[in-house]
Amino acid sequence: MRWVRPARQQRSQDTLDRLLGAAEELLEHRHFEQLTVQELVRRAKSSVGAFYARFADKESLLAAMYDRHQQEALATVAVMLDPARWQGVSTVALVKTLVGFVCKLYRRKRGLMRALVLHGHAHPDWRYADPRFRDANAVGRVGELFAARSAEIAHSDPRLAGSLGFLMVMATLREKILFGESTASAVRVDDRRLETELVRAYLAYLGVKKRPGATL
Amino acid sequence: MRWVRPARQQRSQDTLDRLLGAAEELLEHRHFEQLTVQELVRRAKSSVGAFYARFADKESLLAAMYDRHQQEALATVAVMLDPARWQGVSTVALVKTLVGFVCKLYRRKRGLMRALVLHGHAHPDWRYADPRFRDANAVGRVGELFAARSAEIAHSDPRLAGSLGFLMVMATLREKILFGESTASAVRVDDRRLETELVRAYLAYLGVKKRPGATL
DNA sequence: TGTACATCAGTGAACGCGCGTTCACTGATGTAC
DNA sequence: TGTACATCAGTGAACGCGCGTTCACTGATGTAC
Repeated sequence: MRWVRPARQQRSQDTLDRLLGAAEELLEHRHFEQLTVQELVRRAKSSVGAFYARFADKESLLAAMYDRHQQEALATVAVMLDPARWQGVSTVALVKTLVGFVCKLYRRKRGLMRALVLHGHAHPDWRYADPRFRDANAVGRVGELFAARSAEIAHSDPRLAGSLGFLMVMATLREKILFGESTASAVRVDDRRLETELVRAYLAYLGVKKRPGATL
Repeated sequence: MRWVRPARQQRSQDTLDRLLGAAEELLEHRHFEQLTVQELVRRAKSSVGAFYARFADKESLLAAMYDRHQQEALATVAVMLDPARWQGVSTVALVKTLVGFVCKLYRRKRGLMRALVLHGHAHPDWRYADPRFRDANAVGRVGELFAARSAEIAHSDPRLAGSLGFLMVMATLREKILFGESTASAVRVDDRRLETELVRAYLAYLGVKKRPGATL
């Protein structure tokens, strides 16, 4: 991690972990700018000085959290979007898996994701957690997966439709899952139904022929 | 407007207009919290005192901008979503109009919309510009429009699909138009194409039979 | 038509609060001999 | 195995900056007679 001065003793590594953990907990209920360093260190049972011994400034905390999340995310995405993995798998199953993946990610890491999206929107020039880095590859590579399946897809530009469809899915899940309290509360659907409907919409947009008997 | 002390003289009405105008201009390039009162009054060729003679606090400014926008928006939406208006109009045309409407709104009022969405997401408890007020009715009423067209729609729950589809369209347009610099820049489509694709996706999700020769 | 007074409107320096950041200090851990 | 010293880690009061808000004052507009 570039954003934290590395710990030399186990003791300070623990402190660092507690700080990152406390931050993640706090982001569940407030966004990054609402979080004060005082509050953070109190919750982490640490101190202001200990915080600044690790982090250059408050922003670095978010960058570090992003990095930590990014490491596992990158690995997952690499496996997930590897074309080889999807050889011989039905497009319906592919779509179900993709939608399910984003759904689960957003639900599991709700606070962090919300903070990153919000901070990215509020500061488009933020280099570190710039969603471009997060989304760009994923969205592009999803397009590739569909480009290789033009035979099954009615849309004339499967790559575009694959990418844009994925973006639509992500955008909707952000509204509903990440910011559901504030926006979009008008459409009442539970999470399972939402997932089903998004799969349906994605498939319909791509123009995938629904073969009867196609299961996950 | 509940948020501003009414002007008694034309002079102060002008000042108020300049303040609101300057605010809208500034929101084109920064979000609400980045905007300082000093900067605002400088641009509006007014003064801090004049600002506080009208507004109770800084927040009231956003509420007032919201109200001002809301007044014309409500009127438009009332006309737009009146079921009577859509009697005998094809579902394809309805979808095209809806998508086009949101597209145009977001492009024309980009800064204000971005500020409202962002502020709403950052402060879910904000009562005045709570997107619930903005979206709820619209999204619900869009659902009604499609509920009345079940004959043309393959989806088993046209009301839900109509609402959710509309939400998907809005969510995607927010990502691309309002926050395009920061997110979603991976999918390169120009605005016209984006609109076409969204119409296509919306129709496909609803399951509208594409009758050849159906024009706007 | 003019004069006196009240209210409205505008000005900008100064205030004060919140919060990120610093820093002088104490204690813990590692290392050299 | 013990002692001296260096570095790491932690503490929290104090600092300082940015920015929203106040307020004492000046000027403009309206009203009464």
